[in-house]
Amino acid sequence: MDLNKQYNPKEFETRVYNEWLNKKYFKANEKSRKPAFSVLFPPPNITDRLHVGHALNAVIQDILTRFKRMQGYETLWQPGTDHAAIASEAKVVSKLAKEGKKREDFTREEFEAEMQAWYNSYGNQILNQCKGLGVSWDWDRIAFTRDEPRNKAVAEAFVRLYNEGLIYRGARVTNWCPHCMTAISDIESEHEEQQTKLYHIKYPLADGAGSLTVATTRPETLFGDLAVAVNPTDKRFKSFIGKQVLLPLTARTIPVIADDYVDVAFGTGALKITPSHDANDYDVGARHNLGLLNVFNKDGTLNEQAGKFAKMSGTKARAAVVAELKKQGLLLKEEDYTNSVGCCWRCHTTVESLVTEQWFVEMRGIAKEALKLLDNINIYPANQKPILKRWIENTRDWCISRQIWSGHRIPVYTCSCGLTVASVDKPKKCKCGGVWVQDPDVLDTWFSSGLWPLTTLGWPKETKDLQKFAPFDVLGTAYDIIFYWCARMIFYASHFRKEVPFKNLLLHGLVRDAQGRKMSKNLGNGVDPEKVVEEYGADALRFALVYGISTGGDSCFSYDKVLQARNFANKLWNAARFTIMNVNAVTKNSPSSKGCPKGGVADAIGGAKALPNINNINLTLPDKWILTELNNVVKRVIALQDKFDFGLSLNDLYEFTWNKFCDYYIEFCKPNLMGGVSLRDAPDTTSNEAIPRAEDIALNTAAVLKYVLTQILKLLHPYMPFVTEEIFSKLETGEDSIMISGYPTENKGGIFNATGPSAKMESVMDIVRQIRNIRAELGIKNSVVIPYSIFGNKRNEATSYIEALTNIQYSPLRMGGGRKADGAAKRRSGGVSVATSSHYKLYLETAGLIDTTQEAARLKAEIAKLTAEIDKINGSLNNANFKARAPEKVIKEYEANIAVLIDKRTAAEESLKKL
RNA sequence: GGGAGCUUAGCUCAGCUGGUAGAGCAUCUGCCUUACAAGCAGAGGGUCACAGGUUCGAGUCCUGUAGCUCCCACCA
Repeated sequence: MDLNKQYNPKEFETRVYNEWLNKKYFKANEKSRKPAFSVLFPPPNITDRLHVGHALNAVIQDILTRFKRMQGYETLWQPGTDHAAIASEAKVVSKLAKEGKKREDFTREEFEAEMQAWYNSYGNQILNQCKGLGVSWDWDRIAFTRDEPRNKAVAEAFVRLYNEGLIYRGARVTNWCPHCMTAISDIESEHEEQQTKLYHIKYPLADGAGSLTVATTRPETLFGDLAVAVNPTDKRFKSFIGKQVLLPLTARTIPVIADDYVDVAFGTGALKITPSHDANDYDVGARHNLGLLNVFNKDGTLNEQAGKFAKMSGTKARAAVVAELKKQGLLLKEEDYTNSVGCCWRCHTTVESLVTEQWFVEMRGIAKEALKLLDNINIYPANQKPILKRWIENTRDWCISRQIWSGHRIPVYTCSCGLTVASVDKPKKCKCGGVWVQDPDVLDTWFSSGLWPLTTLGWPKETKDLQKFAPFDVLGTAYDIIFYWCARMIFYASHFRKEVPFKNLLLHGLVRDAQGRKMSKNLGNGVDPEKVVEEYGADALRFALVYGISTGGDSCFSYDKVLQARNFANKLWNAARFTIMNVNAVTKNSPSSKGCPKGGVADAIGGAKALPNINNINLTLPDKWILTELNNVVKRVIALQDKFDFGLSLNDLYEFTWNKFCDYYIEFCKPNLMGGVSLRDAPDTTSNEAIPRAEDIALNTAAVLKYVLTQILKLLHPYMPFVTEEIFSKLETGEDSIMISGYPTENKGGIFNATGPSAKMESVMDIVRQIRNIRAELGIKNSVVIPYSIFGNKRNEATSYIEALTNIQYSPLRMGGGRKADGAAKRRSGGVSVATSSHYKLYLETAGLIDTTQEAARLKAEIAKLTAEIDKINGSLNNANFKARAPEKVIKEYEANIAVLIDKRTAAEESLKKL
């Protein structure tokens, strides 16, 4: 079965995915005896289609899941989506606005239906986008934060906390978003630096005996002032304490009070106290029984307390108030000031501090429980842990009620008789016979997503799923929601199950555009993963997202990388073509017209031969080398993946596949497969090793080729699942799917750790590079045969290698052929160029083939380069301290290296002389 | 006001416990050579932000400086 010449992912990705689904390879069995490995997918907010940042998240987890599945774990990758209360409601509201409708035009039930339609549409799009990426989710377990089991569990969590006294309702200063028209929690209010002014305003004493000056950034709130506070130790204001001042622009007087909170050094030392619109002022007001006075409407405009300024927006009112104060001579000074202003993290509207009735979770005790268990979680990268810890230590009560319609309705019911209960289901008739009314507010979206690790496994029931898969082995998410989400999951799991929600928290970076900018709707630089998959294939996108990233670091998405990835897939594809054609040629006598010409060794074998066992065959030098290199890469890749360092691991695999397997091993295979002279490990004619027959070598080479390719496919499968599966299916391995085939393991056997042959191979490769370099620099065409001679203390071995490299049709040197010189005596004749290794020298008799001035220039440049390197090493070697203190191993290495360099320089100098 | 991170080739970034600087893209030179032109071979290009220090040896460890980025924070 041949492969097409070009890699074309469209031909197989969908088919391969459907096969995986049909064969139920993604299913997690909670009754399995195999050790469990569970990964929790952060449910994407159903606000819009996913971008490549989500794709990175999914890909990382798919890599991990596939890796562990192949290693024999019972893997669960738990998928789902999140209703994202405020954010998706805002989306629907703006969609309705485009149709000329408002939320108020709908009943709550009708609006819920609109929301449901949105969830259905975008939810499906999101799932399809993920499917296209190749996610190995257990699709039977798809969950939604607002499906029935989750609704029940969320209500249950609320009721339990309520009954434990950990949820309370009260009037507090909370962050109010005038655009979303709801309270938001502290972390949903983002701080943003703004250039503002600090206004100095005169508050005259009511008794006419002078005035106080207060400094404020928010003059428009003065209508809510209930006092002016000074520090009790501040001598300047001692006499003012207890007096009344006239509140500008109003007919009210307010007292001057003393409170430690006031900073003597800041502003004027006198602070206006507005308890309803500042959390600090609220505390001061509470200490002095000032009461509350709200001056804002819920849409952020001033209310009737502001007199003629009522109904103005905050910014308008500020300008108007300042102008009026100026007119009245009460504005003494304006100075520039940089202030950090709270903004709604969803809509970026400036947040207003308002006193409203809200529901809160009391966090102190829960945070303590979480801190106790925090050490049971490994965080990658580790430097995020103290940050998370500090946040948990300082967490304050959590405002969980929202004045919107979408989300989990707060499960608290109040009867007309005044009785209030929290209940998962609507309570049965009250004793008084009255009517239950449910609280109109909904829960913060993070209240339900924080429960995700529990609810997806069946909590509050103690299910088999929980027993098998909780806590999750890994939660992977972008670092930007560590407090919003990760911390909350830790709180809940600690409180409800006395356990961490996950053992490893894997934080990855954000995906930026090619210029390093954050992807955003405004810039229009967002990338839809489905589009990339459509054009280049899922494997290419996956590769491009992961290649070269470091744990926790941001990365840039660029089509350059996607192209590199697609090209790599094509390279792999063609390496597989080569392998399959040649394996078929020797085993089935089916040489194709390209790659396995008639008359080659395949024909001689006559086909139908089985490939020999890899452990027990005559291996040539390149075979031993590639097997050792493969083993090294397996070792490194497993170690890196166990640390979740997929970026480096993929780098390693790329390098091995392209630069070692394709560039060298396949090239060195060709002579073997064509029946040419092979590179044996012990080619010295004095060796006792029996010389294998050409057809045995061809069979052995095919066996190694197939083995190494198979291992590469397995190693790459987690990263590029589609192309590896497609190729694997054509390799006739006898296994159904690469997905469930065993992951490579480190091999301790001799042939996989043969450092001797590897060193020899390196030196052969060095010669190959040098000869190619000489050809390229001097413009000797590949078709031109270069006569050569060899001498050195391992002349025979060297001769054999060089012959193998040059004297055959499919030479890795791309040389047309070579001629062995008669012996050392003749080596100095004519103009020569030289390639050396530590054991032998190869003279290319280039007289007549090259321009001698050009060659002289080349040699001079090379000598200069070598001299610089030699001097550098000599600098160390001639240093007595270095000799005395550097480890023996390093000294030996330096000495060996300098010997080779000096050899090379001597040879180059000789050649130069002889020109 | 606290804290974290970044600064390496023209661009985007790797570089694990200190041992003679790497990749992809871009540039230049040759090649349609029988797996692959989505390819092959070769080349050029870096006082690793700056200044000190530790060390036989520093991109790597320490200190400081500058620039950029991010997070946290209830001083008007």
